This record gives sequence, C-alpha cells and structure tokens, in this order.
Amino acid sequence: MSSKKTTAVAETQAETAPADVWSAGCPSRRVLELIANKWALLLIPLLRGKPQRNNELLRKVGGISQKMLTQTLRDLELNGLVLREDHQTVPPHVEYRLSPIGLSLSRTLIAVDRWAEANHAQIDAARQAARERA
Amino acid sequence: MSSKKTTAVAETQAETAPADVWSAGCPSRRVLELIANKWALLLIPLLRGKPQRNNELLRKVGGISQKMLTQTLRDLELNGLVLREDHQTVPPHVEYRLSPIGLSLSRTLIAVDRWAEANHAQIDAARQAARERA
DNA sequence: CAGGATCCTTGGGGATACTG
DNA sequence: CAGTATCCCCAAGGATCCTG
Repeated sequence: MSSKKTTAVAETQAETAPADVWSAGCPSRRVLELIANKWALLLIPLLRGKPQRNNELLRKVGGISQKMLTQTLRDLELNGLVLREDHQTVPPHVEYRLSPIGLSLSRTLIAVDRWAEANHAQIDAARQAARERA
Repeated sequence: MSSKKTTAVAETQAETAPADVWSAGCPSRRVLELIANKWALLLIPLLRGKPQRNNELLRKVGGISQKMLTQTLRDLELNGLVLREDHQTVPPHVEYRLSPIGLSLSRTLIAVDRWAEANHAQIDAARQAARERA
C-alpha cells in the first residue's frame, strides 16, 4: 500500500486508471499479447463445453505441435484462463477446461473465429484482385 | 466460373464448404493468421471513424515501429481490409481507412481489445497467485 | 498418455540511416 | 511526411528423441 487510495472509494474493481491497450505500458497490453496468436485464438474457443485432453486437442487443432500445445496451455493456465486437472492416474489422464474468466473470453474469441470462417472468401478475392492488379 | 455450381442454388454466399479454422488447410486459417497478432488487433479497431495518417497511427499505437506499421498496413491492404489513399501531394499526404469488410471485422476486434482492458486486473491477479503458489 | 529436453532454423521485428 | 533499405539478433516454433 504505497500510494494508493485516491478517493478512498475506488478499490473494489479496477479504478486505478481507464486501462488503454493502445498504451504500450498498460497492463492490458500484456493480456492482448497473451491472446494475439493463432494457437490461443483456436484453443480458447475450443475449450468451451467439455474438458478436453492433450491428445484430443492435439488432433482437433490442425497443425499444432505438441510443444506449442503444451506451451500455450501452460501460458493460459498461468494467466488464469485455463484450468488444468490432473486426475493422478496411470496412465496419465489430464484434462483442460476454461476458468470462468476464460469462458468469458472464449465468447469474444469465437466471434473472431467465426468471422474468419465467414469472410475468408472475400479476403481471398481481395488478395487475388490485388495480385492481378500488381 | 470454372467448376462451380454444385446445386445450382448455392452461389450467393459461400457454399463451397463449411470453412473450419481448426482445419490446418482451410483458407480461413490464413485470415486468422492475418489478424492474430497484436499490431493488427490494435490497428484495425483504431481505424474506425476518420481516415488516419501514418504519423497519427505511429503515435496512437504505443510501441509500434515505423517498419511494423507500414508492414501491417500493407498486409491488411493486400487483404482488402484497409484502403490506402494517397492524395498525391507534396509533402506527401496518405490516409488509411477501413474497407467495408474491414469495418465489419473491427467491430469484432474491438470486443477483444475491450475485453483485455476490462479484465487485465483479474489476469494479473491470477498471474500473481500462480507466481506465489510456485 | 502427457509431457520434458534438445537441437536447429526461420523470420519477426527493433534500430538506424537514407530518399522522393 | 511517408515511407524504403539494411543490418542484426533474439526468440518463436518445428522436428526428434526421451521419460514417468
């Protein structure tokens, strides 16, 4: 408690400053960087619903490597978006699921995925047109 | 119109295949990769409203370099999300704005930015907790 | 099954200097 | 002002092999 308590009222929920992702120093920028990569953008929405296992995810996310899967999941877990449940059995049985806040984020990210799926044709057309123009 | 017309009905809006971002080969994956980086995630939402100039963007997007700004804008332009308007004056006056489809995407991406701003405190807390736990 | 450990390559991306 | 051109380097990330 160094120099906080600006109004003696704000404290319950983020009142430290408006939070601006466009500001390089803002902590929210870290969050953006956490989710601004294709594997996170694919994994998080994929984790809605049933908890899923390593191999399941490995198969469902086309093109991901074991290394990146583990790395991304650990990163998300460290940031409280994903919960890792190790059932402590042999052979190992580990399941990943979204935390409440991760679920909240997944709703937003699904929109991104859906947008990509819905509009890729137009994007491809634009690329094609640009290519021909050049 | 090479070999299209599967049902003679579908043609108006994407009926070639369901489009699945989780499929490594799906063209929509390219779209995802196009926007799955922090600069695109910051630039696209920033470009709503008034067309903006290079220097403006350079100042508004904290931490971006001239190189990455140009590179990202060109990439987005090539994919039809951003329109570049060179007013052909001297000194140069170039403005960037969103295409209709880019505007559509911006609405989705703004949600991501807003989420990051709104929830960074919880994320930070989770990180902190994980750090102490370890 | 779930992953850790290494090795190795590519390219993302910053810094700096120059140009029309 | 709006870039382009270089240099350069670190780290993202794939491939492969090994372990509890």
